[in-house]
Parts: sequence; structure tokens; C-alpha cells
Amino acid sequence: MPELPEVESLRRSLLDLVVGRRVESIRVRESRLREGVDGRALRRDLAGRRCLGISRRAKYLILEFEREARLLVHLGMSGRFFATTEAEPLDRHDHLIFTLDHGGQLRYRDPRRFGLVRSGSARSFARDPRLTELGPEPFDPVFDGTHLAVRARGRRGPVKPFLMDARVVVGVGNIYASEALHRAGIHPARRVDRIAAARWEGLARAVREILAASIERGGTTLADFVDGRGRAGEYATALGVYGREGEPCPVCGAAIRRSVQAARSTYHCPRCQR
DNA sequence: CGGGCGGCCTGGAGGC
DNA sequence: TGCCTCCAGGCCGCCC
Repeated sequence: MPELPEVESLRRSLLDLVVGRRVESIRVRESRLREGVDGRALRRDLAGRRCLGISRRAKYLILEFEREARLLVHLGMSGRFFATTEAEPLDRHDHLIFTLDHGGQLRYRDPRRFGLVRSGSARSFARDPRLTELGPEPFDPVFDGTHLAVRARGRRGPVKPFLMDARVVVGVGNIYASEALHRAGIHPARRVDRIAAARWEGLARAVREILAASIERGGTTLADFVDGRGRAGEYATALGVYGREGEPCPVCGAAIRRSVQAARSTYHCPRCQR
């Protein structure tokens, strides 16, 4: 579900709700996520500590606590991480409940359990390959056309999976890969070794513009995504091609096509993207 | 090493 | 109403 714009929207929405609050207790109702949740470690690392800030790396949310404690949260496909109160009835997929001071709660809800929640120290996170073996953030100045061209060297596969490779650039998932390629006018199946050098800059710019536009609208909600206040994102109505098979391209009017690449749905305009 | 694919899970949608 | 199949925004590991 969540790509960079959704996680960033979640991060921003949680700032007012969580920063400055103290974790009083942690309840693990279901530990079987993508990897097992270690409730004892969560309590050891976080109980009694105040949240000082929230950052994001790729599609990971990182809550920062007193004494260099960290909480890593990944939403997988169907995860939600939201603030509420104990008055809110428990959902069967409310797997983790963080009770905050003043009686509030943070809940992690995830029907498909593809997500990840774990705690650790800032030091351990600095050594975690999940966080260190990642390409640049799309809004980092090092992410530009030259970066894409360099990373494409020696590769021959189609550009869409290339764009979704977190070692190339982080945060671009299945929706925004289709959207960025549409904006850049590049066919998703085009091999990276057949993309003219001059076009990489436009693709880097398209990635940044698409992601920024989505963040501005609070991300894309197709089914599950909500922010920390339970609010859906509004970018779905602005999507140009994703999920719009047969509909007219917003640029030229040609019928949008759906195909399958690396077992994922891909959408493109046959006229704008060659 | 790159890239394709299945698997991890549940639930919603659509066909019959 | 029910049963079946297909599909889903991520990621990992296996395979060639």
C-alpha cells in the first residue's frame, strides 16, 4: 500500500500527536508480522521514554525516543499506524497498542501482517542493512539524471522495475513508478540500456514532481491507507494512469493500457509513452 | 549480479 | 446466499 508519499503523510500527521508524549506501556496482541515482534525488547527500549521526533527513510517510519531509542515501523501492504484512545473498539487486526501518557494510544493495525515493527538503539539502526543498503531519497540532491544513468550502467532490464529498485532510489512503488514514467513520457517496458542519456534528467524530475504532488494531497488511498489521524489521502483522483485501464489519458486522450511486469500491474499511455 | 517469480497473509470484488 | 478465483500499494529469498 504505502509508498513514500503515504509514509511521509503519515509522518507529518503523527508529529503533533506523538512528539513530546511518553510511552507508558506496550501491548502485543499478535507478534507474527513479517518478522516476529519482540514485545520485551519494545518495552525495554521504549517504556517510560518520551518521543522526541519522527523521521522517515524510504518507506520506513522511524520514531526517535529519549536515550537514543528508536522504533522502526513499516506498513507493508495493509498496515496502519494511528493515534486513538482506549474508547475506540479493538479491531481484530490491532496487533500492537502503545499507551501514551494522557491516556492516548498509538495502534498498529495490519490485516495482511506484511509490515514490520521493531525497536533498537540509534547505533543498531545505523548498522541495519535494511536502512543502510538503500539508494538515495528522491528529494536528496544526489538523486538526479546522472545518478539514474550511472545506476543503469550494466543493466538491461525494463525501466519500471529499475525505478522500483530501492538500491536505485527509494520510495517509488508500483503506483508512482507508473505515474512517473507517464509524466516522463517513457514506456515502462523500455530497457534501461536503450534510454537516451538526455532523458534520465526528465525521469528524475518526474519522480520528484509526482511524489511531491502526492505528498501535498496527503498521499493516495486506494483502499487501506490512512494517516495518523485516520484520514485518507486525496491523490487517487489525481492519478494519471494507475488503475485506469481503458480510461482516456489525461494528456492525450488515448486509452490507458494495463500490462504485467515482474508480476505487478503496470499502466501506461500507448501514445505518450514510447 | 541482475531480474523474474513465488510466497508471505487477509479481505474485497466479481463471476457463477 | 455461498463458493470460487483473482487481485492488491512491499519485500525477501530462491532460481536461472
